[in-house]
Amino acid sequence: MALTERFTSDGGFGVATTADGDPAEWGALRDTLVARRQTYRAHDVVYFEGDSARSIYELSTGAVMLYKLLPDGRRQVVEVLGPGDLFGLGLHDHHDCSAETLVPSTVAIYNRRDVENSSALRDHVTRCALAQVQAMHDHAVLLGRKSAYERVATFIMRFIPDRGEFDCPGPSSEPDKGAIALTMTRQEIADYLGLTIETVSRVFS
Amino acid sequence: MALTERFTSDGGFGVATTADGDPAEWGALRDTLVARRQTYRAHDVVYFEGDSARSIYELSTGAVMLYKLLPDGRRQVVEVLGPGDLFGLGLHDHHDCSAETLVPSTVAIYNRRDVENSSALRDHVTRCALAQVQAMHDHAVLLGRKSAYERVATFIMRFIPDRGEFDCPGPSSEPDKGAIALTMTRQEIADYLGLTIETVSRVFS
DNA sequence: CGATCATTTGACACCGGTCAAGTTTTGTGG
DNA sequence: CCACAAAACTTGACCGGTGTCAAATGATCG
Repeated sequence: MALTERFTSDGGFGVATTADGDPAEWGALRDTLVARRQTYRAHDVVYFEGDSARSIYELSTGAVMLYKLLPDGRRQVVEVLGPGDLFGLGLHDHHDCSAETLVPSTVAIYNRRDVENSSALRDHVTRCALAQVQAMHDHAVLLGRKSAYERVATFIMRFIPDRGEFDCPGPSSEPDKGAIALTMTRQEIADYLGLTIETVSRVFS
Repeated sequence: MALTERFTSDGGFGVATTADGDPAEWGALRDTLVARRQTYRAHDVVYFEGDSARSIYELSTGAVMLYKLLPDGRRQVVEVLGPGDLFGLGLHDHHDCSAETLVPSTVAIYNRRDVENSSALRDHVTRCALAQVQAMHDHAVLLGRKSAYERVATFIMRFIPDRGEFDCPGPSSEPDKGAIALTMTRQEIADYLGLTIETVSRVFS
């Protein structure tokens, strides 16, 4: 298949614009590679940690969280994803964390084998992984060095952007993200911020 | 803090030829793409957060940590890298965190332009980014949900492996990683684990 | 209207941060 | 090799922010 080199056409992954921004040919290309599409209700599990990872997933609409569990039941939400994000990536043959929808969502599913053979898809994986690494860096700062008050403040700024003076880094004016914050339960917020449900509730007051 | 040479230019302009390579030719291919190599002393800064990101770096020998600073001076070490790891990746044109050596290290430096044109290097970037995402997931669990005692225990298990069960029959088979743990200062360990220097010192007792 | 679940609020305890010595190690110059 | 200074580390006392436990209130849906 004659695939256009995406890195040369859009200036490489050093461009200053935001992480997404698929080229025009991406839509048509994607349709030929999608193995299937799936819809989920809110709080449905897409896969569990430890499941064999034969596919990768692209969130079309909705919101998904990735989380890990400790043996005693403690949970840490490690990522909150929005439309366009990929998940189910990884180098191993099993998923390293569980994936669960926050709201009703639609997901496109690719076979890993197809991804490996499509340079366009591989580049998409790379872009998404690099974006996720940087998001995780910020989250590590939040979890390791911020107070409960600061964590909640950061959370609000991240998922309810366009709140006036303070510039909100990242893709702005994305109405979906605001909805995520409202549909995340206190427990999910607490597990994302490394706090307890009671502390989150108190800080909101 | 040690004085450090800052990079002012990235050497030669990118060559457009794209040699497609499988891992077997990686060594030879890499040599043609390395813009230059650099050696650092312990605790030298490779780059600062916010520096323009024209190159990516491959750690050849030694150990490097990536960290972010809050305006008031709080620091969070977000990754600890060993030989073979890439750093300085990212979608933006500036580094999202600072990079500093833990021990004397040697680094291979590539031009971003060259990386974009080499599918072998791009695959390497992808693999490294995916590995880092999974490592960050584990670290998020540590920072968000583990006690001080558990954090230190996890840290020891990670950097001083081969301590089967609880009997410690002498030095392990991998002196490099053990050396990292021993050469990280208490401050660096604390900033990696999201603790204070005093807590780390106490838990070791 | 009642059952179940999510959220809020309160009282209390404790882990880990802060502040402050004191001790050991490292580095440097004579 | 020693002397001294600076940095790193340890240890102690105290306190505050969060977690824990418990109960009340509110929301959702048969």
